[in-house]
Amino acid sequence: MNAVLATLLRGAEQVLHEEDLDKRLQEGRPLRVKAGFDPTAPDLHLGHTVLMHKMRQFQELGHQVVFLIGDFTGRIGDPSNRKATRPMLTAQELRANQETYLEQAFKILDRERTEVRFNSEWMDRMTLDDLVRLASEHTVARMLERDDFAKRYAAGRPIAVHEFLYPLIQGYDSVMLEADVELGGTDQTFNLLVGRELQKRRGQPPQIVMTMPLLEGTDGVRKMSKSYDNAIGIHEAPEQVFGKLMSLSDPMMWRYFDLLSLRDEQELAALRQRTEEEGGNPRDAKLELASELVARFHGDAAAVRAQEDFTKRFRDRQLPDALEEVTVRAAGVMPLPNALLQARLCASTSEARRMIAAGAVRIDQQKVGDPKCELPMDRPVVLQVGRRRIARVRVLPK
RNA sequence: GGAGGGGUACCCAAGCGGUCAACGGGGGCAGACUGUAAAUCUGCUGGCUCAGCCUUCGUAGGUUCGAAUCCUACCCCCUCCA
Repeated sequence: MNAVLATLLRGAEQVLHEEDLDKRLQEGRPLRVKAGFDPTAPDLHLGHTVLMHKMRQFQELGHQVVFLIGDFTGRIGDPSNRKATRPMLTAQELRANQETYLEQAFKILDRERTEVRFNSEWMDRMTLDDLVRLASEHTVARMLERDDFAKRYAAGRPIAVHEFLYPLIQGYDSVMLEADVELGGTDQTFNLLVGRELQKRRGQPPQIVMTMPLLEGTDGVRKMSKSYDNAIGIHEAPEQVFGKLMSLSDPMMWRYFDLLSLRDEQELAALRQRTEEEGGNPRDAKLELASELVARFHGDAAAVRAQEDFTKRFRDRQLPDALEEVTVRAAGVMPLPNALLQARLCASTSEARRMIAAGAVRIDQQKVGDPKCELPMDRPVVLQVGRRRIARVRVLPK
């Protein structure tokens, strides 16, 4: 297999059909690579970016990416993987989401080589006649083959008729965009295949379907999701993102490399070999992963700073350069638990006391074991709770 | 409409008059070990002016020296039958 194809296939769950992709790559023209996004989740995390990273790889290789905003389909709501009918979003909600969505997407995608389209462009002009014709091109039985529909139907749960339209419209988008390739999550397989059907019917070469897996979160088990509290948000502070990536387990690190790194296949294979077969420290590979991603979301300078901060703080166990400075107020004396609460290093004085008892609290790097300890009033001190929570605290009279 | 089961801390789940701020597990936090790894081990996991006090077991009342536990009413969820 050639190196270009290997890089493009990396991490993909399924490609229909690989030979076809190879053949089209040989044609030497820029392929039109489509991926649709329903602007329903404006706060993106790394899991959402898996598709975008794959798109970026196509761009790096000179292909044309079509970023389709499903402003029309978003109003319907994708029934994929749903146990029940989704609520429809309002046009205003969708528009607001679009803005933030694109802004975040362009941290990964090359703006110059991205064609942003909206499916309302053609869907809003569609007549009922067109729609009926489109609907006639697919059968109910085929629709019901789909796993989530089948389950809902068998369980006697409602499937609204408009939900059948969703795959058809998504497929129609591919026709309108003359897509060579469509990317989607594994749950999109059915919808992507409908695109192939419709293209064939209208005399276009059917698109290559490439599905990408769901990225596991920082716990390494469940899919990344805000509600599982295992997500790495692309808006999070550079040090946060860096730290979370460093705490991934070694096997997960490779998974992240596969799905999120823009390095080509050879480079990645070499890195892996250095680490796994030539005694390299996995930590160093992980540092590269963290740097690459932080640089992507926050710029090179931030990545360098985050790495320095990390190394200093956790490898060398030193205080970071930039400490958040907090002022607390006290009448008379300042008991340590209250200071920790006011500085927001602990959620309550009770928690603070527990932390002190557990030996997690330090004043100016000196461990403190007495909950009755008081803070000096005459000078700022550095308070730490565990390794992560640090602040420089100044006490002022009330 | 009929019959039954249930609502307990972040989640699951025990408890069914005092020894209950509430067993156990998960998750989380901290300590040890480290590469902030992961895994493992240990501790903690309502609040406060902390050897004491205050608030919490669906909601509101009641019985009792004492209630998550008993009684009454109400709200909500689930299962079966029609």
